[in-house]
Amino acid sequence: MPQFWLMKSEPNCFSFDDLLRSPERTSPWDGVRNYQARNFLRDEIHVGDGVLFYHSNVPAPAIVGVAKVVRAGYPDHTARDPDSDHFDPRATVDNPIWYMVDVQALMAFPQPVSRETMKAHPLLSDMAVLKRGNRLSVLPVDPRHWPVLFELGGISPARINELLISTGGEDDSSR
DNA sequence: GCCAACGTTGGC
DNA sequence: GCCAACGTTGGC
Repeated sequence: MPQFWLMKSEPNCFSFDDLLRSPERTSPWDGVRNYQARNFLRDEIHVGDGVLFYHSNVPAPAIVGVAKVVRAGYPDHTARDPDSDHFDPRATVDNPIWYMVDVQALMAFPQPVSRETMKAHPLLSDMAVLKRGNRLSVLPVDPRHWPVLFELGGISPARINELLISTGGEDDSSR
């Protein structure tokens, strides 16, 4: 059973549009430097899982699109790059410490689901991402929240399913 | 820009 | 192992 994960990104740094414009609409989700999130990336996130792309640290934080995991956890090589902002001198080939997955954009939500909307919605107000002080950049999303988020975002759950199942090459899955 | 909440570091 | 200090996140 595929799971859905919420992944946060500051759009000034890497936006959903940036992912859509990436080669094959795919990019590594690198730079995560938190052990709990690392454990998700390394151990629990699987190919075929869904990703809800959340824009954080902006005037109106929101889930703006859907992506899927196309490569499971592997060492985040930026940890070994002294020129990277996410360099960690402790990381080695044998002990990479930090991991990443590859994600592929499926489509933008026709109607982004704002943090404000989620907070006000009776079925969504207990989402982990809304909890005060929450700083995890990779979070599992409760299955009972999925269809609500999809409908609010303007994509039917059935369509999401199609997008997740499709091979995701140069086909029409983003149109 | 402010600041609360959190994770990490390091002295002891 | 405790815990104060610090740096970062991220909503507002």
